[in-house]
Amino acid sequence: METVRKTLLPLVLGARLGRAKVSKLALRTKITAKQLAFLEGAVVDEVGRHGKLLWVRAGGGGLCIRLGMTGRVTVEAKTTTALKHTHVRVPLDDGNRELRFCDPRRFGEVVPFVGDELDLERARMGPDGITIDDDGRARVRDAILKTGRSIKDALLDQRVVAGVGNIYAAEACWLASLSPTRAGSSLSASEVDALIAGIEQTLTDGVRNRGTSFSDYVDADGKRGDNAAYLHVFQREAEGCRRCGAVVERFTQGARSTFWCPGCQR
DNA sequence: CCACTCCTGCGT
DNA sequence: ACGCAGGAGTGG
Repeated sequence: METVRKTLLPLVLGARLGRAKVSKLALRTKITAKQLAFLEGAVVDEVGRHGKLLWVRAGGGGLCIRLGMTGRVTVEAKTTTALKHTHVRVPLDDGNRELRFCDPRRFGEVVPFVGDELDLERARMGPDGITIDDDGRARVRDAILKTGRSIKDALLDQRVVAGVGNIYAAEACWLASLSPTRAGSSLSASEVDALIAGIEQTLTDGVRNRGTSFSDYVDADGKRGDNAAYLHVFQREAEGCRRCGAVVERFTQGARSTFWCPGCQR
């Protein structure tokens, strides 16, 4: 999402928004074009992100965007054919370009916000994993140490730390040499510090490689990320661990796939 | 903690 | 035909 934010920023900052069009098919949160009418004529003054939440601010409010599993936010010439499943389109400037939100599975959302609604949304999330500071690290450390849940489940909880999904949760555990099934409360001080360092490392690596594309993910220019090639365990079942050579395994945890190396993750 | 929901698409 | 998919929530 940070790569989407970075690429979207120069494309929309200072642009004047037009009248949005919204498809009839409901996204995670149902919206209408009427609810986006207040954006018409407003100029974009911020493109921000906290965890996996992206926002485009304009006219004293803006749009909150979540990609879900298959969402993509792009800026394209209005003359180019929109992909199937493009659910929201917002004209930019004189209407030659538009901001598009495409999402086949519709687990993502585009939601308008006004006033302090964005702040309330952000307050429900833990510290952002990339921009985290010492205070944030202390909060994440406390949250992990006091939970009986597995560390993988804790990392997926956006109230603990914002921005870690299924890929980066597995990667953070690997970087910390910790089994994803370990209870948060079982970690030593040095282990929890290693886990937090792992979170920061894996997210930073992901941004450096412009995101992890398996199928749908692209940035605002429509370009795929290169990070999939640099992952240590995710989607590497039956392959050799890049650290110890043992065979990477996959199992189901909290209804989702977890990849890990039983050779070096304890 | 688990099962299951919302959806479409792709690979086997 | 079936299993699985980068998210997030609900209800038990």
